[in-house]
This record gives sequence, structure tokens and C-alpha cells, in this order.
Amino acid sequence: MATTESVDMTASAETWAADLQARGYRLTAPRRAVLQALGECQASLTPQEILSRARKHYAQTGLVTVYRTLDVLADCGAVRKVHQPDGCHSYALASAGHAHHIICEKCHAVAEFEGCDLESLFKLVQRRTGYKVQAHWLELFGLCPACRAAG
Amino acid sequence: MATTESVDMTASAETWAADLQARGYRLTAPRRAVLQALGECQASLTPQEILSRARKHYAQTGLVTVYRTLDVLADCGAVRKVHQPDGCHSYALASAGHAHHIICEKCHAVAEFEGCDLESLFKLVQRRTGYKVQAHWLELFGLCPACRAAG
DNA sequence: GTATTTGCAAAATGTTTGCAGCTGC
DNA sequence: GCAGCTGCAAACATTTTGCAAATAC
Repeated sequence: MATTESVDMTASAETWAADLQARGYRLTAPRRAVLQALGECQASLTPQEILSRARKHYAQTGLVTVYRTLDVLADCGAVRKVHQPDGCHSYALASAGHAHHIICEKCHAVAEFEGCDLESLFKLVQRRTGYKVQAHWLELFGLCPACRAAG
Repeated sequence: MATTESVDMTASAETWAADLQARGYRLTAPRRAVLQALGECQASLTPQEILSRARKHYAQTGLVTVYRTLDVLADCGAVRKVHQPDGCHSYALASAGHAHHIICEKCHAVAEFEGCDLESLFKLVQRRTGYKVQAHWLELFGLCPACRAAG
């Protein structure tokens, strides 16, 4: 029903909303709606999906604003683009810090994990290829607990 | 000019060409041109870039055919889509087997490496998140030997 | 009060499809 | 010779841009 403001915003959505303001961005109704849409869904969403979910919170939201909001959120590190073999046009709300995704191949739910210890791998690759490793990107695919249970 | 056949095709391009035929696909001039374009370039290429390089080998090549050839090659496992933070619209010729990419952030050269030992990480993630890990995807970013030397 | 943000329409970009003619096998 | 392949043009989907009205602060 959204009585007034950030009512029933998930914790992470609320945190990022504050972050947005701290950076001098204005906290508008559409932006709040996008954050809520992303926050209440544990799967990654395409801009279109974000739009339709955001409209449940703020009906006049436009697709263009979704794109622009995603830009702003990416700038703050609040969203990550989720890359999947069959397409990389979906976004998920990020938690703070360096993290990786594990994505359910069935329902596309996304979970994050940290603490990847890849240092020894980097050393090996560096020795083999001659490249200097500066960044990395790791995504896992599998089945989430719910889909495992379902069958 | 292309005297007759697979003149000056790189080794891997030639291997994949044979593979294509073995699978019942026809080995046509445009397909050969696309394979050559990918084979002689160690960086990942967008469809547009592939087109212009392929035209050096077979001038009438069309963009549509590049897309269709990439589909066919992907079906054979001959190309991999290279995902980068700033876009995932480029392709690179693959070597056989499970492999990962390391991509130069400066010149976009791509090298492959194998032998990622991530089993222990998978176990950890599985325990922490409850997901069953089925596949993974790892890409490293850094500087290739040439760009390192260049400063 | 003002600079930022919005939504619409339109443009730009990237990819796919329909179809008649060409070509590898 | 014939199925598979090609190139063109056109359709389609997705993302970006221009601009006047709306709104957060």
C-alpha cells in the first residue's frame, strides 16, 4: 500500500537509497520504485522486468528512467550486471564489497558469495601466459535450494 | 585471390573448418573467411569487426552471414562469447576442451588457460549458500605481455 | 527558486527473419 | 540436382538522445 515513503523497502534497497542521496543524487519516486523492485527479488532482472515490477510501487515509471536509474546505481556500485551464457541483459542488486554470483539455472535466482581465494591460480596463470592479472570475474551456475528440493 | 582452398589459414581455423564439415555443415567461402578472420587475430572481435576482417579474405561477405556463421561455430564449440564488464558482444576462437580467458584490458587480446582448480571453492560455496554448483565461468583481466612492455 | 530528473517521442544501434538466387557436395 | 547457404532489404528488439514539463531539495 506504500503509506508514505520507504515503507516495506528491503534492507539493502534502503541502504542504497541512502547512499544515493549521500552522493548528491536525488531520491525520487521512480528511483525508489526501481530499488524496491530489485530489492524484493532475489533473481536478476532485465530492464523490462524491472519496469513492470517498479510500476507496482510507482505506476508512472517509464522504461527510460529505469535505464537511467540503472546507470546511476551502477555508478554507486549498487547494481551488478549479471552475465549468463544465454544473455547478459539483466541486473541484480549488489551487496557491498567484492562479491561473486551464483545463479540458479532453473529459476535464475541469484546469490552472492565472497571470499574467493584465487591468488594461487593467478600466480599460475601469470607464469603460464605472461599476462599480469589485475581483475577477475567469477560466476557459478547451479541449482538453488528451492529448485533442488523441487526436483 | 585465395588460390584454391585453405591457403594460409591458421592451424586452429583449419581444425575447426574440418570439424564443421564433419558435422555436415558446408564449408563455404564466407564461412572460411570468418574462420580466417577469427583465427589470425588473438583478440576478441565483434560481429562488425569480424565482417571487415573477413572481407579481406572474401569480399562479398555479408554481416548477416557473419551472425549465422557465429551461430554455427558456437554450435560446434568453435567460438566462445567473450564477456567483458563494458559489453559482451565479441567472440573469440576457442581451443578444444574446458578453458578460460584472460583478457588484456588495454588491447583486448585474449589468451586461454586451463587447469583451474576450483573444487575446494565450490565445496565452500555449496556449504554456504545451499546451491548445488554445476558449472562455472571465470574470466581474468589484466595486461598482456606486449602492453606490459609498452608501459 | 533552481538544477536535477522525468516521460514521451524519435533516433540510433544491434540482431533476426523472409525470400529469391547461388553453390558446395 | 538439390538441400543448404548467401546477400539483400526489411522487420524487430534494445538502448540512447532531445526536449519541455514536473519535482526534490
